[in-house]
Amino acid sequence: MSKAEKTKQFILEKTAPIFNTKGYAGTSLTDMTEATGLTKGSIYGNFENKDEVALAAFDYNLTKVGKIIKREMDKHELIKDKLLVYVRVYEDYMNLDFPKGGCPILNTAIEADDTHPELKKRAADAIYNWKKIIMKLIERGIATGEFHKNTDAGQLALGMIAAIEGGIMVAKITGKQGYLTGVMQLVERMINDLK
Amino acid sequence: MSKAEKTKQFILEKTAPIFNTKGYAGTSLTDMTEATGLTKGSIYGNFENKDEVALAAFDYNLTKVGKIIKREMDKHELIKDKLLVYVRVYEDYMNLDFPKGGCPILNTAIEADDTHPELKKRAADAIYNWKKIIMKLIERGIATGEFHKNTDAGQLALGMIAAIEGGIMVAKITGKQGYLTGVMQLVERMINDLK
DNA sequence: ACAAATATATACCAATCGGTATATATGTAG
DNA sequence: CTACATATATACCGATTGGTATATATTTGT
Repeated sequence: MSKAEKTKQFILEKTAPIFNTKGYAGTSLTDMTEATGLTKGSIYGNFENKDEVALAAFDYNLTKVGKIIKREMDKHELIKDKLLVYVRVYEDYMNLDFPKGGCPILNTAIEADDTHPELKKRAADAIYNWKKIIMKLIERGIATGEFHKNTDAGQLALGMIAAIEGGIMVAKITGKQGYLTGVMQLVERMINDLK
Repeated sequence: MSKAEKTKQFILEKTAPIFNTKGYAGTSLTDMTEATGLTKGSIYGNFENKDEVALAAFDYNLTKVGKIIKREMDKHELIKDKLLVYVRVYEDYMNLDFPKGGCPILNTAIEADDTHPELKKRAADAIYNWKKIIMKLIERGIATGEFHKNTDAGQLALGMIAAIEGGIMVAKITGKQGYLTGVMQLVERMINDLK
């Protein structure tokens, strides 16, 4: 890893939490220089412009979530338990080293959908990918006989995603952790209803 | 209604959609003057500052949603049908005169939770209020015998809200209306399960 | 250790930001 | 119709925005 690569990673590490809390429009170059201790020239030596940092920061945050999910899933054998990882992780996201500011997909989706095509595409792709992962798990569960056949995997995947993201929003804005727990219990019931 | 009051309403009517699409940080005074055709001096003669416009714009958008919901609910007698209004309205929100940019609670909650205490409070209050309305409907349904007794009204209310908001986010970012329909079917099942 | 390449800092740019003092136009009450 | 109050426009402010040309350090391969 060259010095430049290391600096690039360092910049992302320091700025990704800011983009995820203040948003793209709300994060200034001054925020970035203050967070990193670097100067504008230094940052622009490693990134083309603010856009490129924002996109890379989104990827950084998304990867961070993905790694946590994967790590936890690998601890379980049953598909049901693997699906429940989403419940456990998001329910408890402030205790794990989850990206500061909450779910980057949610944050980016809401800000970028009407304003920033590139970020919008990335958020959409993240949803597609998440949906695909859940669907594959459900289908694998059906194949192994763990789940019964008549399940609309796509619909359930979207339902889980929607409930989780909506639950995060409600809990964050009210400050009531219990609200998230309640919603997560409903998601858990969805998963258990797979049989 | 004095001239000043009329102008104030006019400014809100024109700027509320902008705040709801571009967000608070993303909306500039220039956006406001262009949308209204008024000058800065004129806007600042009616509002103290940008903050005050943003807060009033949020209220404006929220009231707009509230009116649609109430209007549709009044068309039904059964509590179940009243609850289903949320499904029908949000499922079809682009066809009704819903605020441009999607659900103002969701948009405001995501942007403001880490950045703007006053907007945050308003979004949180909107959630509390929405939850209360759903809970009262459920409890009324239990009282009239329309729903069975063992129902956690609070949890279900939050589950509905979370699923609806999450569904909107997913549908908006992917552009797939069908995704929202699918999630709304799950919400409908939640409501039907009340018996 | 040295030269070439690369990374970082300095100092600047025009444009835009939110905001305001003041002048002018408009509405309103008597 | 007039006089006063209110609403709107003009012209400006300092601060901050994203971005860049250039000079200076610092890595890096040899």
